[in-house]
Amino acid sequence: MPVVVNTASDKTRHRILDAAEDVFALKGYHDAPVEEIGRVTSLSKGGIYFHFPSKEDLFFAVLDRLARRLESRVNRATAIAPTHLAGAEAAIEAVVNALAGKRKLARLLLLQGYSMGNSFQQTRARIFNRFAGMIERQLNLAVENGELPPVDCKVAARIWLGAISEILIHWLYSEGPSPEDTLPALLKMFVNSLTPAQARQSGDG
Amino acid sequence: MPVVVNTASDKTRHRILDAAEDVFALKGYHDAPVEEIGRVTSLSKGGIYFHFPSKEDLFFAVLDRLARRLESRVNRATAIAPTHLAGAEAAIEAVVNALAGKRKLARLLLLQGYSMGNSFQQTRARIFNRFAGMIERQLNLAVENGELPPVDCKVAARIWLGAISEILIHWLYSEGPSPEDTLPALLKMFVNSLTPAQARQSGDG
DNA sequence: TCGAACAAACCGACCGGTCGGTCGGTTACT
DNA sequence: AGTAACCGACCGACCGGTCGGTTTGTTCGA
Repeated sequence: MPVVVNTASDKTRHRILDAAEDVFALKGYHDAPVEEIGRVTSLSKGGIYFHFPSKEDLFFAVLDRLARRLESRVNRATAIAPTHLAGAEAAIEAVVNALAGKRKLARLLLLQGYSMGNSFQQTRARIFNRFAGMIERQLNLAVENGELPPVDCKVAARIWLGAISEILIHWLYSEGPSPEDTLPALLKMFVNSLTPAQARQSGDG
Repeated sequence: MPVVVNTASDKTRHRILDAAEDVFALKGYHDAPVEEIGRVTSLSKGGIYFHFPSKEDLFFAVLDRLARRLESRVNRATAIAPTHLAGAEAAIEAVVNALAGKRKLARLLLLQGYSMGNSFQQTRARIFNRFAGMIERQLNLAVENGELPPVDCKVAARIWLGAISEILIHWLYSEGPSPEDTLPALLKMFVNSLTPAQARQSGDG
């Protein structure tokens, strides 16, 4: 008794999600008519609306699927890391690597939702909070484990999530080198930012 | 012979820019009808279009004005900094302080443009590049001056711009404390990220 | 001082096009 | 025969931009 309820319908659902991913990534939410997703799936607008109650729902479904995939990829990466600090690094690396090769997905996740207007922003917040939480958790464990001095893990996680995001967005605009190339420098700064500088002593009072 | 060409018309232009700033910040580009800007200015749609050729042009004019103001504020902050590294810190601090008290402007600069669609993205890139360049310049000077070891200033600037941006965006969503409160932690990590960690020796080969 | 003449500023009804969503009807499967 | 899946013409609302016309301000000659 698998979770799958209806094979035929589910298959179409996935076809729609795949097509919507492409179209939304290319055009953005607002500039992507539902009919175009229909064209790609060889389905009519009515056919799409048979499977999804609204365009917004469809978009959120696409985003959720993408975020879930990314999340499990990050979880796999952190799980095999030797230390918690390495886990945090692995989390960052996993996100960058997952999106570095795929402009389409990066555009979708980082940019194209905004055109939906203000109603998108809680979804954006939810997704980003989840990823920030994943980094934060690793950092907290690292601190507890004595791998790191006490640091504000919440702020640190947010900062480095922002760093990743901006590196990726900048890469999307400029036709520069892959963000994977900047990964070493990024990770070095990441670790440095969490450990006291050479010139300062270790007291933090 | 001042630069001002026409006092009456210029005054209206500024009134429109002010109103557009409010409306765009609140609703986002796409969800802000030109008529509403007219309502705020007590002008008709035609009146708006007498001063600006298109909605897009109006929006860009608003953004440019805001970015220019912010930029000069950053320049003033860096100019009085005792060292170049302090200048970089001052630049970051200036951006955060300028936007921390003004949700409206932060929303406008960091979020509401995206709803315009893909044509916004070069403008976003231009503005962000300018700010990244300002940080990068300070860092380069600091390195040349021996205040910092050799670091990839381009990447560092981009990272910390992203960090600021994400901190601000997160604050916009969550009703949390002012980003000015996280500024000390942020700046500490900023400086640390640029200086070698305690445990590592200074060789970078 | 007046008012004719001209232009700048402004008005708002209207056009044209888009697009999300609906629904009565049709097809395919069981 | 019945139902799930699908079709596509159509509706209604929205909105950027236009344009003929009106108001307001300025200039200048009588």
